[in-house]
Amino acid sequence: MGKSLFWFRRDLRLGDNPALANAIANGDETLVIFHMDADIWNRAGEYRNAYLTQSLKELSKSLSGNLLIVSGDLTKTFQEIVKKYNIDQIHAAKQYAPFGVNQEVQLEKAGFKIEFTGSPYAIAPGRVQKPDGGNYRVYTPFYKAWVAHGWRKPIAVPDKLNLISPLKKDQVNFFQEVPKGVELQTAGEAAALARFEEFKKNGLNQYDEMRNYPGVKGVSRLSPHLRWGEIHPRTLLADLKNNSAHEVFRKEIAWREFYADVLHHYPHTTRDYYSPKYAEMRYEKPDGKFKAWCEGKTGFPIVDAGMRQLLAEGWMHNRVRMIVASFLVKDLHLEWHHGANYFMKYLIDNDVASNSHGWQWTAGCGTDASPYYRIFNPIEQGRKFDPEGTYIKKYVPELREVPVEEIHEPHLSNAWKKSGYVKPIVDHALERKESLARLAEIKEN
DNA sequence: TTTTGAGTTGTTCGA
DNA sequence: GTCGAACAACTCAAA
Repeated sequence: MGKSLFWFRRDLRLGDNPALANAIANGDETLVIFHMDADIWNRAGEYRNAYLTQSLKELSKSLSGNLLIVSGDLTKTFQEIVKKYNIDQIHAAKQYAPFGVNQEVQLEKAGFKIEFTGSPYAIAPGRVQKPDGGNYRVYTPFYKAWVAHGWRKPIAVPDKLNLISPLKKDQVNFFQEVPKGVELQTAGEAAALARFEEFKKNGLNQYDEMRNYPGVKGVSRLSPHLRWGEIHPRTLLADLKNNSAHEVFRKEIAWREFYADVLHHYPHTTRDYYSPKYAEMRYEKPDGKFKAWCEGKTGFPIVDAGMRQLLAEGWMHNRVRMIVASFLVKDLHLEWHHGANYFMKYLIDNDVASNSHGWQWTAGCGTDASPYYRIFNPIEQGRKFDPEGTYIKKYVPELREVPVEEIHEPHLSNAWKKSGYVKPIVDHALERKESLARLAEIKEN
């Protein structure tokens, strides 16, 4: 047996963690580590780092303080740790986004034999295949094949951990305080499980209807927990039934898996256009309007509410993500990656596969290319999905005195002047036509 | 190999 | 106010 090392990556939990269970079962004692990539830490936003700080703190607590956080060159660090603690075997879960894959390649090149078990997905990317062995590029057939493939049941937390207590002097401390005025949701496995319980009681059964209304508690908000692996999608799937509300939630989980699968097959699409011809389109350069978008000062209430929610919480409701993304690409004519980068900086659920491909979908250059005419009207979307203006008023306080009937077009309201709210920075009807015209240009080729 | 049907989330216009 | 049709052409999956 000997001593095992468990490498925590995007699986910051003890429950339903087969790789951890293997490490524990196959070692007399186990050293548990997390490797912090200093480059990423320095590049990443404060929101994300603050969330990760708390998640690691929670994880360490559940490991009785025995989590060893290391940093520095990955292979060198592994070499030192293995030698110092007399490690006989290394266990971890696989990753599939480019960064994680690269880590695995690096360690393999350096001669490490790592026992990989599982992944952050119910079904590992690459496993769901067409009958001819190819990969799916359309969601619905992927979903059917994904369901047909099936996944295993969750497993329990190991009984006895038998952890090695790391030396204090080996610990590297990374700490990021939550930025002032920002309220992040609670990180950690316990919070994830509690949130899922709450969602099952209050939300899941109405998910198909309510998930579109950002002003009500209609969604699970599990995305940050999934992103860091504080809960595994299998744990969620195991509790879903076969009714339409649960089915819609299952489909959302499948979207996460679909995009991971697509990125696995086309790793360059983290930054590059999935449909290359869209790179040829005429775009604007980020300017004052981009800044207004970032700050939530576009004069379109639902857009501004969304962007301000992002700044206030490091999270944005999915319906609103689509609206603000459509606005950036179709109304401001900016390339999708400007928005995607900004999202990555502020979102605590900043998953590269879901983010890049979510943006590409909105921009029309992604998988399942949206019809060219699908351009969100930010005013109509507001009316439809925030009819009472609840969401808008929460994040755009200037508009709290504006009557509901006028809140989606406040510049037409008598209450507008007093409100101090900005005028729309563009004319949506015009920009819609402009967007269609630019699209027509690349069609001609 | 060829053919056929379908493709997350929308908007506008005119009856 | 409500409703259905039109809005392109193309790519993908599967028969």
